Amino acid sequence: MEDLRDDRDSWSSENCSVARAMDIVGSRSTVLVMREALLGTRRFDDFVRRVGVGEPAMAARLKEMVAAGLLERIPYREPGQRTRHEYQLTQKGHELLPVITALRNWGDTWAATDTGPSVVATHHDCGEPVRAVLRCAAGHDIADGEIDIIAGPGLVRLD
Amino acid sequence: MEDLRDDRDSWSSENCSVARAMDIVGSRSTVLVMREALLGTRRFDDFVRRVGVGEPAMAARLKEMVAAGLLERIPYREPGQRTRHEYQLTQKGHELLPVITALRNWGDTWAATDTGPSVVATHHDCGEPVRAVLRCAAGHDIADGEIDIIAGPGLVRLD
DNA sequence: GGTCTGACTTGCATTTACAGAAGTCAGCAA
DNA sequence: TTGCTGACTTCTGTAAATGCAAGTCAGACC
Repeated sequence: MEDLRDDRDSWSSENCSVARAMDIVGSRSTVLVMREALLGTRRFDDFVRRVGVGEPAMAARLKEMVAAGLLERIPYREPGQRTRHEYQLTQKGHELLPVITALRNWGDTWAATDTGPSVVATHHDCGEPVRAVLRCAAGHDIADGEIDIIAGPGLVRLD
Repeated sequence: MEDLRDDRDSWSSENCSVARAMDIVGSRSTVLVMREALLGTRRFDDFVRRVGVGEPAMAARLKEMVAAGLLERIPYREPGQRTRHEYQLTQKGHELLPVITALRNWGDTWAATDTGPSVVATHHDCGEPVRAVLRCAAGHDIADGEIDIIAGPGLVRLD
C-alpha cells in the first residue's frame, strides 16, 4: 500500500481520531487534571490547588470529565467525617498515560527549566526512567522516518 | 526512593513539564496542525482546509507555532510560480510524533466511529500498525501499575 | 497594464473561558 | 444550636478565541 502522504490531496481529514480525542481532552486544564489524577490526586480542593485554576472552572472541568467517562465520582468516608466524593480515573482515563508521558518527555526535552524536571516516572522493577516510544505490532522499534501512513477503513477519498 | 504519590501533599506541582508543554501545544487547533504537518501538509491553504479553521485563526496559529519553534517558514518556488512559503516541521515539532501517535491510539480505542480509523500509521519495514508504548531506559516494557513517581531535581517541597 | 492566485490581514460581532469574591449546603463536632 | 469544613454554585466583569466577510499584496502571466 502506497504512503498516503504521496498524494495528500486525494483524501479528507474528516473522521480523524486525533480530532475526536482533542474534543475530549483538548483543553489545557483537562490535560493538567489528567496529569494530577495520574499522579494520585483525587479531591476537589487538591485539583484546584495543584492545577492552579479557579473553583468554578474546576467544578465545570471535573463535571465534563466525569460525563466524558475519564473520571468517576465515587463516595468515600473517612472515620469521623461525613461522606464525600473523590474523583478516580476510569480505564478510559487511565489509558491516557502514554499521552501524558509522551507530553512530559517532550516538555522535559524542549521546554525544560534550569532546575530540571520536578518529577520523574520510573520503572518500579528497575528504577530506570520511563519514556513513551513508538513500536509496531510485530515488536519492532520505530526509528525516525520509518512510518508509512496508509488508508484505514474509515478513510474518505475525495474523488 | 519512595513513590511520591504516597505523600502527595509534600510537594508542589509548579515547574511541571506537562504544563509547559501544554503552554506550547495546548490548543486543539495547534494539535490538529501538528497532526496535519506530520501527515505531510505544508501549505497555508491546505492547513486551513484540512484543519477546518478560518484563515485568520490559522494565520495566527502558524505564526505562533513558528515563533514556538515547532514549524519553520521556508521559501520555495515551483517552476513558473512566484516564491511562496511552506511550513516544515522542525526537530522540536517532529518529536511530538509520539504525543500525536498516543493521542491517535487513544482516539481509535475510546472515541472511535463505526467506520473505523481513517488513516493508520504502519511500520515501513513490516507493515504492522504503530503504537506509542511505555518503556524504561533499561528496555523493559512497562505494564499497568509498574510506574513509580519520584522526585526530580526541580521538585519544590512544601514543608 | 490588467488579471489571477495564494497567502495572508483587517474589522467586526459573537461566543467562550476564566478569575475573583461571595454565597450555599450537608452533616459531624462541641 | 451553632460552628466548621469540604465541595461546590452563583454572580459579575473581563479577556481571549473564532467565524465571516472583505480587503491587501506580490509577482507570474497575458
